Amino acid sequence: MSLLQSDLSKDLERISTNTMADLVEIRLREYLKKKSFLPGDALPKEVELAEALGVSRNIVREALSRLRMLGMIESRKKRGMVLTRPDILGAFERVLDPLIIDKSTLQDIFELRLTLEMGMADILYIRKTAKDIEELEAIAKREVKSSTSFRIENEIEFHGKLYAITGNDTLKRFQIMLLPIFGYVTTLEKEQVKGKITHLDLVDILKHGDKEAFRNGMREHLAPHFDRLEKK
Amino acid sequence: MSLLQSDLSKDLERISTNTMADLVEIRLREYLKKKSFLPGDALPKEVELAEALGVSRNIVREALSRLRMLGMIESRKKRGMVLTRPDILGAFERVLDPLIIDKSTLQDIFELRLTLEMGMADILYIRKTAKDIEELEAIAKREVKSSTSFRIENEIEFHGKLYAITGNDTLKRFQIMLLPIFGYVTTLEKEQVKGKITHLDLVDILKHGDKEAFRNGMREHLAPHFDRLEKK
DNA sequence: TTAGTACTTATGTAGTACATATCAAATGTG
DNA sequence: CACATTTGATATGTACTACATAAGTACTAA
Repeated sequence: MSLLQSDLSKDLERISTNTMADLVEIRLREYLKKKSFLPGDALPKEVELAEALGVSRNIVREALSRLRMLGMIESRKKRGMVLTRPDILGAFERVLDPLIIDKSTLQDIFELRLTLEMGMADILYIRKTAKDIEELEAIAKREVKSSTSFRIENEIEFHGKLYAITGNDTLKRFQIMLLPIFGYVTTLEKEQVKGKITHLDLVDILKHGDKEAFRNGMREHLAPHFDRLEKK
Repeated sequence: MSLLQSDLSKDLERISTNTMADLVEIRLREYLKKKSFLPGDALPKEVELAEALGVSRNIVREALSRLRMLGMIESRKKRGMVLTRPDILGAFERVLDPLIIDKSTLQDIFELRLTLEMGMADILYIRKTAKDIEELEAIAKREVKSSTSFRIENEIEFHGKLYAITGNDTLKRFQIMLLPIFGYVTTLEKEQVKGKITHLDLVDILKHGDKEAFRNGMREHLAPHFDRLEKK
């Protein structure tokens, strides 16, 4: 119900609240796209943009400030503004805060994580190297010895290493981004949930088993989480 | 070399280029977090914020403009600004443009998609309903009849429906967001690549097969893409 | 040629003024 | 007394001006 209401209000805003800064932001995006600027290219000056668009410099600055935040442009004192390679996840990270995100989204994101880890087997097997496995094993072994108070850190370290092995930067950063949420969900659990398959088992599968075996192993490892999903 | 240089300059900026708007943005974030505002709560007025922070209203507005773009706050003429449920993916969408994203990130995101679709089997089997399968089958059948020129649309429709079945809004919106890239990568392909498993086959598995069968089926369906990965 | 200085310029910040939409109270009418 | 209308107050949206600051650029002197 609240979902419907929020959707409605969102739709209503779409038409009404078109602030100038929004429009200018869009126009600037189109401009950058059309002109197919290359990273490092200089943009027109703020005053020129303001004149061309017929708005005050303030407005232009608001729009530029947004693009700057997203990492799409950088600006230096005299040199003007230059287009940079946009930082895709940079913006994403900023909104992602367990304290601000509502509970259902939190749940969504947790499921996203499960999906990613279930699906990474193939790429993992394409990219993994002997050195990777070695490092992963070291992490898993360290974990057995250390006390239980560090289990979240270990958990993060192990799964983080898996993301790293994929060699996919975006994926890896995605995981880093999800860390706070990862921790948050873990603390929600009354007691430590453990699958039958441990981290060491997973390492062993990576060493001697095939993709299918790894997928099944990961499924078992994450089983407690999936069980919780099914109960809902 | 140029990479090193850009890294260096980035590090150097980290300390130097702390514009006031950046600082205010951070401060506002902390403020919102600390006060643990609930969605719908009203924020202090712009002038008050400006006075409290000791900066001009312009700066405050720049920072607020960013948060507004990210969907963290909404502001109406007289009522003031209110904290809203942040639109996690809204910001993300804005940076995500195939024309601006560099090629390696594009590749990363494509792999992200493969990972997601390989990993969604479990959640799919938890959430799927008879109605879902029915609709999915309708899509797959329609596709067989229609001409090949619509294959991208069909592809998107079918896989989109899969995301929808997961019941995970974030996941679904994620897919919508990836659509342009989806299309972009597809057009890169010289000729239509087809796995041995068709969409109809997948529907059949969803009807009568188990999770493992579906995972394997999806793997086969996406096989041409994975093959391309292995060749790299 | 090179080092150093002064000038120019574009962004960063501050402050003022007014437009506009909206809430709220006051007023008028049945 | 209740309800509709008007009026005023207020917070955001936009514009404009002014100056600070950093960073190129050109010019001068050793």
